[in-house]
Amino acid sequence: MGHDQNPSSSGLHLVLGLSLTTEETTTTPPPPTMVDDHLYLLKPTPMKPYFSSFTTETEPSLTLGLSSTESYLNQQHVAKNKMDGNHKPHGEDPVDLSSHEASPHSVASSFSTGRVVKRERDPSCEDVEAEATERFSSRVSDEDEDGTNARKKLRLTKEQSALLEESFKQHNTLNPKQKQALARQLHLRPRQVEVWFQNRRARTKLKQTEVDCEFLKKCCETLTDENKRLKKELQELKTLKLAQPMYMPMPAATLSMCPSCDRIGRGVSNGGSNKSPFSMAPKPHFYNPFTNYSAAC
DNA sequence: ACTTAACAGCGCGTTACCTCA
DNA sequence: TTTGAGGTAACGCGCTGTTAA
Repeated sequence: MGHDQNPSSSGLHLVLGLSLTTEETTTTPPPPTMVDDHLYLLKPTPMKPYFSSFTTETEPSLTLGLSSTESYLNQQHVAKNKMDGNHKPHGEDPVDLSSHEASPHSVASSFSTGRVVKRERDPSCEDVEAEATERFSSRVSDEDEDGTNARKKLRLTKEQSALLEESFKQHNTLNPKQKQALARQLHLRPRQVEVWFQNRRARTKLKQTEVDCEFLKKCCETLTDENKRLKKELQELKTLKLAQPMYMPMPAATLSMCPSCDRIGRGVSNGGSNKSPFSMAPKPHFYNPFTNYSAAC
């Protein structure tokens, strides 16, 4: 599973089946409690709303506050509404990430944890917008205004999960542009997209590890059985040798040992031209448990 | 050319929240 | 209604590669 980093696949071909109508924005936002099975309890934070414009939809102005948690949850709230069809066009979104770009450092400075303060890299970079948003959203812990950590858990909607999965199939890592685009499309923070991909890669690896483990177990069982069989065969040979002292000894390595066809000492002698109870392999034929059975079988 | 600090991105282990049986 | 297990979003840390001073 190599990383698909070729330029031809750098663009996302993802479509969300959502209607972006402004009239739907008049839907009254649910109270900050359990909205449905995708949004969870919002810790009551009556003070310092992060974006005052959240409740005044016609006022796109921003008011910076300290409650990152509420900001985050408001984003989820809006995201949820959007995924359900209750959303505005991009520019009118009161918590649209682009709205933060005017002063990302101001926003970032309101967080007390995380590696927030980042050095400006390349101002001429074409992806300054993404960089700014990324700085805002990356490595930021959710904290209440009182400084206590209040981790809230987002539940991605089916649409969001499907889109992320689809994107993951195309490339299991994202460059900043792809991350930004996906985040916009999903109405998530780039950090959330990044985390999702990290966890997804981890799950993929874990799953593969489990598969490998099962495979190795089977190999171990096969080898154990083979070992038993060979020991038994060796015992039989020794017995045979004792019974027939004049029997010509034969190097064990010259015996074919493929367990898939179980032809050792059999089959060939039945109707075959070889009168010996054992066949003489032209060259040693060892069974490799990590590959398929030999084509010779 | 070399060093070093700052940073981004990732993997990994873990925590915490949430759902469901 | 409670509870424990499982799933997973999010976090923290360390490592590595890149970039600029």
